[in-house]
Amino acid sequence: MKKARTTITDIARELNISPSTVSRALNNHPAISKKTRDAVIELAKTLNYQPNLLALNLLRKRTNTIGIIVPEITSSFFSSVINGIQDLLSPLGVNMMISQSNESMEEEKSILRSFASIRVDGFLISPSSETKNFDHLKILTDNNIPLVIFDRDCEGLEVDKVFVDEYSGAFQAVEYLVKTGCRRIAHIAGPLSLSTARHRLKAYKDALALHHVPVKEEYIVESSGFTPEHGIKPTQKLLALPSPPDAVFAINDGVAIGAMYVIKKAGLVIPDEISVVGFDDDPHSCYFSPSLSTVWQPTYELGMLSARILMKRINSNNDLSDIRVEELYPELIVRGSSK
Amino acid sequence: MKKARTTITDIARELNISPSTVSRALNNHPAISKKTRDAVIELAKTLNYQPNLLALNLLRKRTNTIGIIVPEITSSFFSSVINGIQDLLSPLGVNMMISQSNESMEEEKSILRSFASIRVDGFLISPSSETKNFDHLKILTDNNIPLVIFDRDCEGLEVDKVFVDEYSGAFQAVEYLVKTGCRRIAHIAGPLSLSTARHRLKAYKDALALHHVPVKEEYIVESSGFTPEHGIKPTQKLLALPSPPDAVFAINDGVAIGAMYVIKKAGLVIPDEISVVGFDDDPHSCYFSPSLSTVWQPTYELGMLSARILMKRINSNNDLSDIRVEELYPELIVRGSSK
DNA sequence: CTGTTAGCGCGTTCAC
DNA sequence: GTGAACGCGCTAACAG
Repeated sequence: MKKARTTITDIARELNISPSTVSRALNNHPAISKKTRDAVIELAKTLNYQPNLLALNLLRKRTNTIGIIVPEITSSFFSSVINGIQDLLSPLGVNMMISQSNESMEEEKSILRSFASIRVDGFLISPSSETKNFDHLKILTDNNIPLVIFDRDCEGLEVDKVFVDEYSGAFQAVEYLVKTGCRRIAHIAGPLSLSTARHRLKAYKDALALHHVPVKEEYIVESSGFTPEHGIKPTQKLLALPSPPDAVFAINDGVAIGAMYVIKKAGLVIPDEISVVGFDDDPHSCYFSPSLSTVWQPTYELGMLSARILMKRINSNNDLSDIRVEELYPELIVRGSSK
Repeated sequence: MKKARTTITDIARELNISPSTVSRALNNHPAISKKTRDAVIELAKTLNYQPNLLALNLLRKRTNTIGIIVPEITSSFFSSVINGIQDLLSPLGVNMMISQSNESMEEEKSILRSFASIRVDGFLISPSSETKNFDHLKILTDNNIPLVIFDRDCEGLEVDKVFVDEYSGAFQAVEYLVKTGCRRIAHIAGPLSLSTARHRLKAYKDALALHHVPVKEEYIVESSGFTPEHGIKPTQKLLALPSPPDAVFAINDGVAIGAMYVIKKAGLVIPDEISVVGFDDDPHSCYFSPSLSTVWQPTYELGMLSARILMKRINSNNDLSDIRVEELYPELIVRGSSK
């Protein structure tokens, strides 16, 4: 049989005092006698009293919990962002509910509904790659529920947003490849439904154009995901070209690792015959041989900043007069997989 | 200004009916006229009514939320376990609160307290490496709050537990190294405060003993963590030995990757001069050169099973008559880093 | 210093 | 078919 958790009423009954007195004693209310306070606190400890936040939250209309929805938790990118979020929230006593949409808009909506019912104080969302319609997010703002979008954009939705300047990162990478003498630079793009993938593709084209390197469509292939497996086929396709590339700029490190694998299998030498550059600076990347050149993103800061903005929004009663769009800066890291 | 979320009272007032009627209409109570039901449902939709689960949970004494505490979320091991957990809970409509202890017992306790106050229905915990005293976990069982321990043991604590048979996995790995001709087999152990690390170390010694290979203390070094960085120094120490090892069995893939890095830098050829075997089957492992031999663990199943047991416990009113200790089986995967 | 009352939002009696 | 009253656990306002 389940014995009920102890409540202030329990300890009030035991001590023959009123629940409010117990409440006051427990909350260090000034007007309370030392004796009763001590008695209450001691009994609370022996009975292992834990305040029921459900009741308190119902009263306060605030849960001190924020909801986080990410496409996936497994990637080093998002788990590092979550680290940043937790390190900001923890000292503030704010809890996180985390859920993954698995890149599905339906799951995203369902998680959203569930979190909203739980009355989280606000949302931190990086939309799924399927999410092209933002009605469900719009509902949040319509109901005055604070929301911060991070990493992936929802174009047209007017809320706080925190991004990494993908364009700059990709531009740095491609420009660097050009400057090291590469002329047949290929790009393995990510799913183009993602704003991040589109920005990187655009930067790729712009950087080539700026340096008068012709953009060839056959050098642009799209991967359907972010793991090494997703890099295999696109790379095979590139190597099979009549004039194969002398450099590959991949959407992320995962795909780049798959690309390196195929390239080495084909007997080509990296970086002598072909350079490879990734994106994200996955913690493993520097241990590959050759070590992977990449674009580092301030993931931890991204999490921290997003959480900080959300908390500010929550504490300011969600005054929407000053929507913030912040941009963080990535940095090219040159390692062994490029000249 | 924050406009309050709509409640059943709001829509009752609007329709000139009582809140109970609204409640019934929303919950498909049979005894309700179709007209009022339709009216209620429509107004609820336009007003974007979301039931307040705080109130409901307070009433039901159940939150449909479970608390998960892991040492870190960044590792492929734990994030894959979390995947398994979510895939079991999601279809059941159960939410997860996730938090990381960062291998600190103090953080673990504080998270625990916070989750308990939120009244999660149960806990899924993999204790921090610092956690040697289990009083805080004991309190949960004393208060009849369901708890399942997974991956890392809390010896002496009588609750449901789900493990991987580490001993078997490590034994397979070491025995295989012996059989492929290695005689100077080193082990980079993990923090020995961890049951998992101790089991693997014991299996290492037992496997050597069984095959009459002498166990030498200088071949056993302890790493303080699980990333490639943590593998660097221990490996340097091993290579500096008068008679360096011809095989390294590392506590996990992260450390093994660091070891491979040092070994290759030293000009040694893997696996001809020295074999390397890891543990965990990190998704990146097969893309290294040489690809890393490792011990695969059923992480996803570990998560699923732990969650399933917890849910059963919760739904059975936490009847503690039949504590379960389950063990899942790991599997050696031979790749290029060993003969 | 302490007790009483009320209400947060909801579902569930028990009436009518 | 529907409404009124009650209580989940807690704090704040109002009395004493």
